[in-house]
Amino acid sequence: MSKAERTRQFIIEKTAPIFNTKGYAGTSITDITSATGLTKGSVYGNFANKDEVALAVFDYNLQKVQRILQAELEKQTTAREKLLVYVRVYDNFLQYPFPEGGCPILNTAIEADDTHEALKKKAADAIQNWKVKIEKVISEGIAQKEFSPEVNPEQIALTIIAMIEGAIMITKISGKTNYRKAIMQSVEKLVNELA
Amino acid sequence: MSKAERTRQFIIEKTAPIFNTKGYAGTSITDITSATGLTKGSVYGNFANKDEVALAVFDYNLQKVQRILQAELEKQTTAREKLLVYVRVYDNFLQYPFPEGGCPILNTAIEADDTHEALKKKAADAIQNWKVKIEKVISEGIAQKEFSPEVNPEQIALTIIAMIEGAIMITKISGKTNYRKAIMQSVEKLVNELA
DNA sequence: TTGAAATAATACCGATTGGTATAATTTTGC
DNA sequence: GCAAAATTATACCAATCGGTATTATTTCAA
Repeated sequence: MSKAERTRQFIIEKTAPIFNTKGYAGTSITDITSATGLTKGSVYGNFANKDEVALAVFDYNLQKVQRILQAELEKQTTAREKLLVYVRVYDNFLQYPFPEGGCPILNTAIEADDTHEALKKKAADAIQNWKVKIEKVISEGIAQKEFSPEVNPEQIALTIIAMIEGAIMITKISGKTNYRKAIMQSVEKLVNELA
Repeated sequence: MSKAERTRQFIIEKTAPIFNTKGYAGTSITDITSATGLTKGSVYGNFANKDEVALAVFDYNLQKVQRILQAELEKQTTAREKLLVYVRVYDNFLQYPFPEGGCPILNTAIEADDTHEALKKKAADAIQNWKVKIEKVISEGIAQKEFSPEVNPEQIALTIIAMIEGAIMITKISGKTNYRKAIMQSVEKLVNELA
């Protein structure tokens, strides 16, 4: 790994929490130089512009989330257990190294939706990929006769994502973790009713 | 209503969609002057600073949402019908004059959470008030024996809000209205299972 | 109609913004 | 160890930022 590659990754990791907390518009190049100790020349030597930093940071934050979920999903065999991973992981949100600043998909989707086409597309792709992943689990559950054939995989996948993202927002803005717990119990009940 | 009051309201109404679309950090005083045709002297003559405009605009956007929901809620008598108002209104989202830019509570909660204490508090209060409102409907439903006494009003209220806000986010970022329809069907099912 | 008060426009401010050209320093490969 | 290449630091840029002081215009009340 060249010096430039090491520096680029260093910049990404140091600014990931800042972009996820302050948003794209709220994060300046000065924030980046402050967080890294580098100068603008170094930042622009490794990235074409601020946009490129932001896009790389989104990917980094997203992969962080996906790694946490994947690590837990791999430990389960049945479709039901896999879906309950989401309940358990988000129920015990603080016990996992989730990116500081909340869910990067949610944050980026809200901010970028009307203002930043490239970030919007990344967030949209992330939601789509997540939906497809959960759909696949549900379809396997139906095939294995764990779930009723009347279950609509797309509807359930979207509903689970909506509840999780809604729970993250509600808990973060209110500061009440029992709110997330209450909503994750509803997700659990939804999953258990798929049989 | 004095000239100043008329101008203040004019500024609020003209900038409400901009703040709700671009966010606080992404909206500049120049955006405000462009949208209104007024100059900074006029803006600062009617508001102490940008913050004050943003707070007034949040209130305006929130009231707009609340007016839509209240108008529909008033037409219903049973608790179940009231809860289904949320399903119907958000299912037919585009048929109501919701603020441009999406849900102001969701947008503000995500942006302001780590960066703007006053806006965060307004969003938190809005979520809390919404939760209490739905809880009250559910409690009345239990009292009238429409709903099972085993129903937990707080949990259901939070779940409905999470699903609605999640549906708004998912639909807006993906551009697929059938996603919102699918999630609203899940909300409907949840409400129907309270009996 | 007029003058005072209210309101808006103009000109300006210091600070910060995203970014670049050039110089200085560090890294790399032989 | 050295020179070239790579990388970072420095100095600087125009534009925009949020905001203010002063002037000009409009509104209002007598």
